[in-house]
Formats: sequence, C-alpha cells, structure tokens
Amino acid sequence: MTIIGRPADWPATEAEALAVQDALRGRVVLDEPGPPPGAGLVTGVDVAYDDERDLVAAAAVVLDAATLDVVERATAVGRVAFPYVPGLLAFREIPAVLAALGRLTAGPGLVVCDGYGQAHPRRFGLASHLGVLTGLPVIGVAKNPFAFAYRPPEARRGATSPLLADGEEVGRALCTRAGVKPVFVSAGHRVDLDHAVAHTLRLSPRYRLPETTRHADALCRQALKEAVA
DNA sequence: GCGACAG
DNA sequence: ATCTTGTCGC
Repeated sequence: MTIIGRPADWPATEAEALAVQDALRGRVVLDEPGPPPGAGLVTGVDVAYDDERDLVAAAAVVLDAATLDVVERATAVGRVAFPYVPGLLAFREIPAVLAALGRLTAGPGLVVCDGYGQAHPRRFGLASHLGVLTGLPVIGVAKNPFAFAYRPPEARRGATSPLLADGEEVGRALCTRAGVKPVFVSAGHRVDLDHAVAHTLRLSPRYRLPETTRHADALCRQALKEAVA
C-alpha cells in the first residue's frame, strides 16, 4: 500500500499556515448557488488519525444525490502533515483528502466535508480551503459549534438558527432530526449558505449527520485500521 | 493575559 | 480526532 508523504511545500509552522490562509482567502466564491440539491453527484470526505503511527487515512465516498446510493469509494493513507491547531484544521486534513479525491474515477460533484467553511475565525475553514485548492463546490457540516454563539433551533427537522460572528451570519445550526443536537452548516466555496443548508437536509433523511459523512467516516476508519506501517 | 476552540 | 462495555430502545 502506498503511503502518501507530506507535501514538500506544505506549511511547517503556524505562522506559515496563517500566511497561506491570507494568500488564498480572497479567492473564495460565495455568490454561486452551486449544484441543484438532489441532482448529480455528492461526495463526502473525512479523515481518521493514528498519532501513534503518525498515520492519517482519508476517504472520499461518492453518492448519487437523488438516491443517496454509493457510486464510488476511494481512500488514501499518508503521514500526518500538520498538528491539530484550532483554526488550522485544514492543514492537517487536506493533503490526505486531496489524495483520496485524486483517486476517484469521475468528478466528485459537490463535496461535503467535516468542519467549517465560512464559519471560521478567519473566514477560511477547511471547506473553503479545499474548495479554493480544487475549484470544486464545497460545503462544511460540523458536529460542534466551535467558537460560535448560537441559539438552538426549534426541535423539528429543517429548523435553523444563525451562527453569528460580529453580527454577521457565517453559518447555520440545522436540525436534521427532531429532538437531537443540530449540525452546523456553512458555505465553503461556490455554494451559498441557503443551498448548503438545503443540500445538508436532503443528505440527512434519517440520521443527524449527512449520509456522505457517515459513509466517509466509516471508510476512513476502516482504511486506517487496514493500513500497514 | 488566559482559556476555549472544527477534527 | 482518540481512549472504550455494556446497554437502552426502535
């Protein structure tokens, strides 16, 4: 099995990573609707870690957006490229994610990742970063509110409440299942917030998390477990 | 200044 | 993210 190395030009320090965010942040596109919800392909990406072995495994699972059936799966195993630093998650996840996406036969369509896009302290979270690097439409669906204040949405499926930063709506808490903790949606790149929420709801007909992330999560864990060091 | 903070 | 058994419930 091939183990992807850390990119030679990858930031090695927090200062370098911050400089990269500053350099790329202006390229984010937010005024496009993105692909129509329920049509075409949707790809979930996720990453699992084994810090003991310094390994990271990424998975990309492509679903038919209309039926939510799995169309294709790909994985990649690599060395951890960056430590976990709140606000710099993208530098830890993206190299392996790019490798997994690169192993897909067809284009991924809309990409859904764990974490945030615009709902980020510096407005350039994982989903936006991945979008700018690939040019793909990307949205972020996180399980935790990070540092953002929000009022819990109503407990019925489809209800939302804004995620506010300096009075600006940078994302939305979305109830995907009655009575359970909401997920936190934000626009990443080439998809506006309204459409990001619509996609997330369609992708989560039964469980709290979108089918895309559920599939990707299971696959990257499996890939990590099967990885040989 | 200190702590908290997506995964 | 990850460390971790059984258990309550549809």
